[in-house]
Amino acid sequence: MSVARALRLVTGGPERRAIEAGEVDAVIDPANGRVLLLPEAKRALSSTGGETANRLLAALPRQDYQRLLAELELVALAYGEVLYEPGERIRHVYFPNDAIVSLLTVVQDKALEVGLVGREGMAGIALALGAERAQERAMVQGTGSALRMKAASLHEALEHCVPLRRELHRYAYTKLVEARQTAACTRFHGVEERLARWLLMTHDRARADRLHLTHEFLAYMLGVRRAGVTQAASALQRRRLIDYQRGDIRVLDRKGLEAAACVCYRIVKALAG
Amino acid sequence: MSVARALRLVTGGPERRAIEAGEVDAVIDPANGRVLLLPEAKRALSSTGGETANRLLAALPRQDYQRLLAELELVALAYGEVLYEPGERIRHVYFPNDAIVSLLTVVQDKALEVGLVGREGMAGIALALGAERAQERAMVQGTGSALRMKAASLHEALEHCVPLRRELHRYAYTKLVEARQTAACTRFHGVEERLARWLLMTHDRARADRLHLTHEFLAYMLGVRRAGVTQAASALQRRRLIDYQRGDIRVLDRKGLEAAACVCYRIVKALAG
DNA sequence: TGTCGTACGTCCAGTATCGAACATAAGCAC
DNA sequence: GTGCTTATGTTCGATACTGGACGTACGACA
Repeated sequence: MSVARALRLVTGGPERRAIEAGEVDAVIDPANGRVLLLPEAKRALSSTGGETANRLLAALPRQDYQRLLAELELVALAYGEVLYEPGERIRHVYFPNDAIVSLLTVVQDKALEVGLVGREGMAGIALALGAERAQERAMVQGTGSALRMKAASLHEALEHCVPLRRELHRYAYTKLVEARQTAACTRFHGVEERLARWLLMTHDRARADRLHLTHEFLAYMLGVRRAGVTQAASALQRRRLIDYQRGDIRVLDRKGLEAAACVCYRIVKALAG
Repeated sequence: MSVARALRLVTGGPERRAIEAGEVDAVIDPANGRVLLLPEAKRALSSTGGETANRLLAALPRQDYQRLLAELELVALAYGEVLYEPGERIRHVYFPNDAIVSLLTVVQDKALEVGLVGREGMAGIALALGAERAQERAMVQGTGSALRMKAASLHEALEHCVPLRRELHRYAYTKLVEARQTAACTRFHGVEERLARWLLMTHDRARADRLHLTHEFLAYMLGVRRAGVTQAASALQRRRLIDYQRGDIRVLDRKGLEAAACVCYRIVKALAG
């Protein structure tokens, strides 16, 4: 599958169209998942003392978080949106609330997902390690909101805020382990096991049991043919672990899915929580 | 191939036997590759103002390096030695001079190399990111010397020495990119291309064109069967890019090998140097 | 000098995935 | 509703690798 085709597909989602049609100022409230206008959402964020669903930010001492808040901007991320391309300078980092971002290593016209970022993390970790350009494509895989911060602000914050530094470095380590496990997983495990793992990882970061994902998109993430995903997905459906139709996948049986996934799911989960 | 077999094989090397037979105090002088007794080598290291072949250390301001030197211990690493196992607490970090260390993600009874550490880096990077246990097996792949430091000393140094912190975080990022590229490479590229890449990466970190590596060891690194490596290696030999016999591989044509390797070699090299 | 362990060469049938099609069906625009 | 686009189902032969096996030959050591 060509990248162009994959991009065209994923950028055609209804949310994207809605936002491009003029509701650009709408974001999703991290607290309850409801759509808000941006000014409303910002008020909500600062009035509550700045509660956020992002766990990296939530783990900071309140005082540190309050100081960061001035630099954080609430944004809506739409399915298919590309935050970084390989080689591009990173302008912002993103702390997802309920958005989900996939990190893809692109080789020739193929890609493989090598990292997943949800409310537990941050997209743009390269900045915290002293790099300034992205090496991977970062693509929004689940529509939702995120708090973003300019690169310069992050650098500033990293200098002064020790807890943030500690959190981000620890998080970078989990991304390293995730990438290494993914390498081995991709080598040794079959499409069906890998698909189950992937669905679980996404499910962990999603608000609901219903995921908006086509077989073609999944094939792009897993680095396999679309037909291969159809085979694996219909096997999981026959086992009543999932249910799907036209780009909507529902997780029916989490325990069963965990049993169907390879050990890699558990290993990464144990470290990264 | 079982891990036990692979370990038995690699730990049978002549260097290992020599060291276990009583020449334990011998290390290889980072400056010229000659064998020295430990006390000699230590004197050499401190008398020259502490020149070292390790590039991470060499990149530090002289004053910082001099301070670190007190905590650094020169050790010999022998082919097949295992520095860390998954789940183990990291006691020391290692800055190789001419030793080479492979990082392997172990899954069931298979393994895949997901990182390579030579004079450009450090084994035990997890410590610099706030973790205390290894997630991968670290196995010495090329006999040589390294400077090692206790975990506690590294933490101490990281607090006070900003250049060291910066270097190590930047290095951690290159390891992240390396792991992610390896994931994609392993997925999309054939054994022959991957073998060529692997030989180049090792060659970059070795002192000589002659590498001590059996097909079985390579198979373990690449996560494929030994027979698969034999096929790929003999293809490269037919093309006069390498030459080998009984565990000794010689690089004959570096340019040719680069052409035979996949783009992944160039990509990682461009970032990590 | 002969023996034995190790390294490499090669073959087999079996499996997973590939690339490329073509077919069916669901939803959206008009 | 009609027609178009998109999503999924399914097939084909081709390829790359698997697990397992057996043979050959080098070289260290008794």
